[in-house]
Amino acid sequence: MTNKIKDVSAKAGVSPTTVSRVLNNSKLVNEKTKRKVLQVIEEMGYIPNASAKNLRSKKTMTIGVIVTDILVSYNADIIKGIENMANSLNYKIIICDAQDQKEKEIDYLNLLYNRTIDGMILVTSTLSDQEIIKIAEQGYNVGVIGRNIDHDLVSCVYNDNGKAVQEVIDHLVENGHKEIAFISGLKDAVDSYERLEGFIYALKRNNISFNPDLVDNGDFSEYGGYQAIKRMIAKGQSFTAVFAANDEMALGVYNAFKELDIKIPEQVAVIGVDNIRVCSYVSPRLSTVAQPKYSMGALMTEKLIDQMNENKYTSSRTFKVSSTLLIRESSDYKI
Amino acid sequence: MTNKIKDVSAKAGVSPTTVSRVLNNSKLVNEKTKRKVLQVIEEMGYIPNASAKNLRSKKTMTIGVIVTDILVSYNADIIKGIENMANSLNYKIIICDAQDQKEKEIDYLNLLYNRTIDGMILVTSTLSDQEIIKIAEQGYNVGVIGRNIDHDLVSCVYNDNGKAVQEVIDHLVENGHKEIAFISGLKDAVDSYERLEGFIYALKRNNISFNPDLVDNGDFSEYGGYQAIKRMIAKGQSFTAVFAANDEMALGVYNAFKELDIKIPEQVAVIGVDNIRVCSYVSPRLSTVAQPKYSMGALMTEKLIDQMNENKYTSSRTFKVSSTLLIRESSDYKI
DNA sequence: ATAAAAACAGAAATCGATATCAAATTATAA
DNA sequence: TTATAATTTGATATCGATTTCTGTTTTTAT
Repeated sequence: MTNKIKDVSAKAGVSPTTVSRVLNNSKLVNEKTKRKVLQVIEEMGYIPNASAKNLRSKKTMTIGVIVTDILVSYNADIIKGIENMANSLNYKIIICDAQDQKEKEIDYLNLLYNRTIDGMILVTSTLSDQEIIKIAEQGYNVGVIGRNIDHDLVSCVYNDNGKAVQEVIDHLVENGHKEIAFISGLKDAVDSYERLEGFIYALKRNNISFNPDLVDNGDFSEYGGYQAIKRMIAKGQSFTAVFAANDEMALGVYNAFKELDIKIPEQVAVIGVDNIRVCSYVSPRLSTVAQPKYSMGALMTEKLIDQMNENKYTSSRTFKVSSTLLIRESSDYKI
Repeated sequence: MTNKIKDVSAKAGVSPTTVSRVLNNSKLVNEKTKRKVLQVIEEMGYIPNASAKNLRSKKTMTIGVIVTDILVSYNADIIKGIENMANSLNYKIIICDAQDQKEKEIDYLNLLYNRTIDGMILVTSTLSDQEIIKIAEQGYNVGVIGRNIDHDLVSCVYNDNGKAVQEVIDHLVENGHKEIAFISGLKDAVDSYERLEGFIYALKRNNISFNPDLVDNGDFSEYGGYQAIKRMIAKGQSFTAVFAANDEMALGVYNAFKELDIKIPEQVAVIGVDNIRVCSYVSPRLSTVAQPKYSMGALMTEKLIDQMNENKYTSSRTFKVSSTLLIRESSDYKI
């Protein structure tokens, strides 16, 4: 039988209340009493039961994190940032791998409703803005990474996609490219849309007219990127650079060009987004847009916990972080 | 104010006990009553409070997972296996990133002691066998992945390192290699030791005498592997194949050879362990030993949960899984 | 028709902590 | 030396479910 607070209080000759106070660093207890109690706690090896504490205090010091897939390196980096920040603030995290199923994602939200967790972080969620807002409006603490939802109750940490795309296009144009293909991700992903918009805008800024035939969809997968290139070539489109909305697709692009015996970067430049590990190991090394994933996770966590504890007054709950263009061999060539 | 079980029972005209029975699928409730209660629950959108349930039932349906580093792909794969299996058995997982600090690892064990979790899975833990056994003997449920601890109370899922190493050496010998260098991981890691032992044994089986100068330590990191090769070459050792105890070090080996302008696999064969993603993207593609990481995580989880619920009688609690040698370009060459 | 067994339902205790409120003690001020 | 304030302590209610134990009703067997 493990010790309970009563056992401690009995042995220390004080009330459970006092023991509780000592445990929680209340200043409403005399220094001498405190020492005595601490000594007894030490002696008995007493450890307070978390469930009892959670029930009474209506907090679990736990936050949930829903990701589409733990293995996607973008998610893993973010999770690491979340975990480390949470840990440093004495929080724990429950990981929910939605396995790309919206249904599972919705299932996991139950952790919020049944008070297993104090708040939930959604990483590139498949839920709609409206769905997320509804959760927040019911009084639950939600944060979203990778998207900007315009609502007072939803904390967001997202990327300045526009600026990143701008940089990419400027860089390509600077290297002499005028026909730039764009491989977007899933049609309905917010990121895809934003990047496409940014793409069009960036072209305009460089006085290049937008050609819709140079845009295709690669659903964020390696094979999807491969297929997209194949389709464009089949349609007879010509281009000297490819900007893929993520690195996975860019790798698929590599495969396609290898098959077609088209040289990167001499004949075509390729740039991806995410800076996954493989980028630096493929040949030629892949230029990419790096997002501060770890920091995004950490920042989101910090802000969400602030929000949960209403610690600080924050006028805004959305935070835009910026990306960095990493120019590597795959695009570092003037045509 | 959210609804409590009392609210439901009042509205349904039954006792809280009955509602609880319905919630927990007890057969001690009449079909008609059950339907009525379910309807009220539905109407009120009642969701039982997890903390209360945990406290009373002395279970949290949560297991903890301590890893040295979430980002290491070996760990990430295992975590995915754990999460998915846990989820399918209605368990949740709390992820603990020990950031390679033993101190943190010990800290996280508190989740076990304060009953935040029902069991803990240690992935390549830095704790000693004795330390782990002690935890188990105190009545806590612990499982270990990547190591075999000989104790009734500790569940283990580990790799048949000996067999894997054997296969690697056989493969190399078959390709004409006689001077094989071995780069081990951290000196005190169990895996390293086992692999080294297996290495020596495998050489003997192939009638090759063991040369201690062809063994060096690379501490599992890319740069460590690089340094190890540099040291061997500096010492004037000659060899035609390198077996690194993990892929990271093998990548370092690649760097060293590139620098020295030594061709893989023509002049030297290289084989790693882990099958990280990069293996298939480097040039030449890296041969490696693949462990069924996802399955190991899933298996461990299944067994640990069995153990926690004393569901099944299991004569043994240790499970040895076997690896597969993936022969790729880096070693697929007869000298 | 009656005894025994099975099925169903609820009252009250309980899990183990914290919160609330009231009281006792000590310190300070007038 | 009181009156008052500040400090310290504890009794008790409470968080919200499940468990235990008891009682009632229904079914089955004889």
